[in-house]
Amino acid sequence: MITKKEVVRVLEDIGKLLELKGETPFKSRAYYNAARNILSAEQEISTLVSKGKLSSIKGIGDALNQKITELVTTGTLKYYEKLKSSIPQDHIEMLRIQGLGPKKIRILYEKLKIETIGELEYACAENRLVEFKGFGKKTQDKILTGIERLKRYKEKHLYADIITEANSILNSVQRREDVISASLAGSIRRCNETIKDIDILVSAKDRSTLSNFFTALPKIQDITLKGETRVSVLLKSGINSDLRIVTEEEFPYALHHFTGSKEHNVAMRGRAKEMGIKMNEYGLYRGNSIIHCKSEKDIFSALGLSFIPPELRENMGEIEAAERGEIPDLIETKDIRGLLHIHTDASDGSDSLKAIIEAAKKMGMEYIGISDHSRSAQYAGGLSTDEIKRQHTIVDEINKREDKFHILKGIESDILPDGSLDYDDDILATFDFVIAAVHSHFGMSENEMNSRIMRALDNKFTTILAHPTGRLLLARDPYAIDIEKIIDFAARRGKVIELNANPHRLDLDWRYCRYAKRQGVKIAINPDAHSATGLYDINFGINIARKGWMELSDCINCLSLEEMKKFCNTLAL
DNA sequence: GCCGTTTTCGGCCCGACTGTTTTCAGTCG
Repeated sequence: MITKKEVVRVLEDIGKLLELKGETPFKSRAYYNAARNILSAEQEISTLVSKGKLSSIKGIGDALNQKITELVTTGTLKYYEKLKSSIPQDHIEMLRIQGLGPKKIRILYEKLKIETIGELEYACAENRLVEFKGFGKKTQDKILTGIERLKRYKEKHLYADIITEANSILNSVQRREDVISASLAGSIRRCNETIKDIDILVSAKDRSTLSNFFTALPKIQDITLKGETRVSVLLKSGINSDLRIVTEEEFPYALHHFTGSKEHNVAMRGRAKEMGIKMNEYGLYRGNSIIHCKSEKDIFSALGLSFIPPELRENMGEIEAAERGEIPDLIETKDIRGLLHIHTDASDGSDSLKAIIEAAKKMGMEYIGISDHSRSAQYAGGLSTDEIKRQHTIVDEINKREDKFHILKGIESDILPDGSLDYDDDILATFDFVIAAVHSHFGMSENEMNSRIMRALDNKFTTILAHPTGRLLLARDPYAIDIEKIIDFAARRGKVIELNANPHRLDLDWRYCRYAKRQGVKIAINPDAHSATGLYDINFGINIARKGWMELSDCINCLSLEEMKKFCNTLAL
């Protein structure tokens, strides 16, 4: 059966193909909109089709209804196949070259029959592009640079890999006397898991001095673009960074605008327009008069909305929620009372239990749950049953001594290929909690993987399902799995799903957190720490949980020690 | 291709920057 995700991918592909074909941009946008709305829809796509409810989703009219129905019922879409065969495969990839868009790609195809990026690179080297209208030497050079860059920096960057550099640039800008306000903007302010570039917004008395200062920063390798209000650079670390300079009066409007997302902005503008208000990065206007706003809060308020935290600005229902005054009270660092999923040097962690305890206390935690690897994970020094017993003796001794701090006994147990856990019941029964995790045999079919994981969730000793899709951001795709089915099953068994806070994982994906919430599944934001400093990864997890609309009551880490003990006990009965 | 208490046709967010032009198209965010 075709999944929601596959439908979304086909619609997005069609959007791109239509741009390349030279269709009106509004048509491709219709496909993109439909794709996004389907992604955030509550119901499964096949249900919508079978019940004839597709058109109840915003942005799906007659034509899309018909196409999606064909795709879901037959597994293919003739229109899509025909469209694909009429355009060279590589053209979609070519859209990712900076400075090259659908129009130019099309001209190059018509004039030079350029189908692949390789051919494009060759044609540039042969100086073949300069002769066409709208092209010139600089365009050709820019495309060549763009190809180079695509090869080198094809990937996005992990949030964790660039947040430090972003803050350091922000700080150096903020330290200047002529700077009034400054903030990160864009996807980094929205706390996305991967980031393309660092957006910084500044209000300053003198624009040109500031842009000169920015382009002279030692971190900078190339200046891509330099104008009155915008400077774009390539940092030595390979990351692009954009600086926008506005006046102090414009700052709140610009902050909202450049924080995005683009989809959120489009929807906000549409809303403003309906209210007879024009909205751009410089202000809100009714006729010729500006509506004065001192903060983003004022802007939302002027449009009849409560404040929407940046993390939620993805046009996935936040505007409607703000209109109803139903923006959730998002989880914060201070709500976290304990950390689970921690490795010590008993398996593959680098720090001792003692060091972990000290670090956790410093963070103000009431308890931790240690969970070293289980015996099948030999590469990670998985614990034998004897080693488990020894660890438990040590933990008991520490717990006896500790007054205001407690260690829960846990294990990260491998889920074996047949779905069983890694120890016999008599051993499993000695833990306070069990985190079940897939670490091998990733290549199973979706059905096999679903059954394997469901069987693990069916085990009465399982408390939490670890990193449910197994993805490594920018490195490894998720294994084949129907995550909604797994969430449904976890809901029936009362099991917890992990939001692994390691910046390479951030799995459960925030896009599914709300689905889990709707089904009543609790989330554990787990650092999956392999060292004392790794405990701080919890903050990346909190960002993502906020992006997933999670509140204090949705996360078991917000339970007090007594509540947590009770929770674990009830679950294992 | 979607949408509609001013609309079933004519809108669809809007502006900066660049490189190519000599008033503008393409790209980007």
